[in-house]
Formats: sequence, structure tokens, C-alpha cells
Amino acid sequence: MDTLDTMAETFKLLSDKTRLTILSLLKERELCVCNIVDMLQMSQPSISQHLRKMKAGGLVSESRRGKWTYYALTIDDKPFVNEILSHIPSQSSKIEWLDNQESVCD
Amino acid sequence: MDTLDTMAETFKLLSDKTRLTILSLLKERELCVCNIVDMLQMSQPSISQHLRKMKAGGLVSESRRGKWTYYALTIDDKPFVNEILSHIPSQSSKIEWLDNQESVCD
DNA sequence: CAATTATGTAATTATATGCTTATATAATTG
DNA sequence: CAATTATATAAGCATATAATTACATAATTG
Repeated sequence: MDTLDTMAETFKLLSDKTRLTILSLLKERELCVCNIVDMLQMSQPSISQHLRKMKAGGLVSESRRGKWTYYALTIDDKPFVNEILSHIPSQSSKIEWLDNQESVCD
Repeated sequence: MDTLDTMAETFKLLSDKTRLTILSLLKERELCVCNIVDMLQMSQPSISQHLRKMKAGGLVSESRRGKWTYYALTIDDKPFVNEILSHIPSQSSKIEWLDNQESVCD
């Protein structure tokens, strides 16, 4: 059980449509920044800033592999956030779209 | 299942500490505005504005009875919000404090 | 019905937020 | 190692948000 302050901060992270979409995408699998940029059709700095905030809030983790930085959910120990994300509409179609794309980032 | 937009809007309502506290208080029982003002030690207009936003977002309902306007949770049909509120730390001690107060509003 | 009590609303202000542009850093590749 | 690719960061701007102050409305009470 978190404090009200901690929970409010988490909700602030969840209250942005872009971040919520990113989280729902990461629910499917880990993704690199350029993947997310492609799928959301938004600028790279904007996506990077959202990812930074979510990392600071403990919702995602990053791991650099070669040129790419991959982000993944880190909510296994957060039952409360897990429960919330289970209610988010699936973005699997966007993931399928990504898989059918010519790789844009490389 | 709501849309991402709807969910983001709900999270925005939940992302303010004052509103989150009010919701957790209303989980205990319905309260009039002056009760909430007393418990949160905040100005009446500020509380009123928060309540208005939550009413617009469908989280609470108001019912005027005499001089007082009572607010109550309206999340029975919102399993998703219900689930979230079940994770909020209890505010029952604040309610007890209220019950032991000389009635401040009247 | 005038005064009081409870609440709502509008205007203002200060701060927070998200996006863009420009630039920096880091790894890769030819 | 120079050029390219992927990502991060900083500065600036426009909008959003929450709180205060002042005022409006509504019901109650003497």
C-alpha cells in the first residue's frame, strides 16, 4: 500500500494519453525509442521526455543494447499499477503494424 | 473497458492529492462541503472547485439537503475506479476526528 | 425580510506541463 | 576517424492547473 502522495504521482504519470499509450504498448513487449516514435507518430524528444518521467516514477526501465535503448515495464512488484494496466485497451494491433513495417530505425 | 482518453481523464482527476484524499474520505461515507473543508484545512472555494471537477468526471454526485450539499462517490458502475480506490490508504481516522468535533458547519 | 450560513463561481496569479527547436552524447559504420 | 544513426537534454513557449480573493446565490433563522 503506497501513500496518497506516491499514488497521486503515479496517477499523474498515467494521466497523459501519450504515456498511457506507451505503457499499453510496453505491456505487449519491450520496445526501443524509435519503435515508439514510429508507432505514435510523435517527435523523438517528446517521446524521450515521457520515457524519462516514467523511468523516474519507476514505471519503466531502460537498457541500452548497441545503438538502441529499449524500455520495458517495471511494474511486477507494483500490483496496484499492474491491476490498472490490465484495464487498458489492448494495443496489439499497433504492435502488429510495427512488425509489418520495414524497420525504420537503423 | 473505457478508451485511453477516458482513462487518462480519470487519472488526471486522481492525480491531485487533495482530490484523492477527498475520494478516500467519501469512501467512508458521504460528506458535506464544510466537513471536507474542516478535515482538509483548505479554503472552501478550493474544495468546491475540486468537487466540481470530480462531479463533471462522474466520480462524485451532489445532493442538496437544507443548507448543506452532500457529496458521495458514484463509482458503483465503475469497477476500474472502484478497484483503484480499494488501494487507497484508509482515512477512517480523519472521519473519527470529524465525528468528535463540535460541528463546525451550522 | 434582514442577517447569517453554506456553497458556487469568476477573475487573477503563480506554477506545472508538454511540445518544439536546437544541440549534445553515444554507439555504429564505412 | 569522419559520417551517420539513435537517443538524451536544455531552452523557450503556449497551455493547463490549483490556489486565492472577491463576489454571487441559495437556504435558514430570528
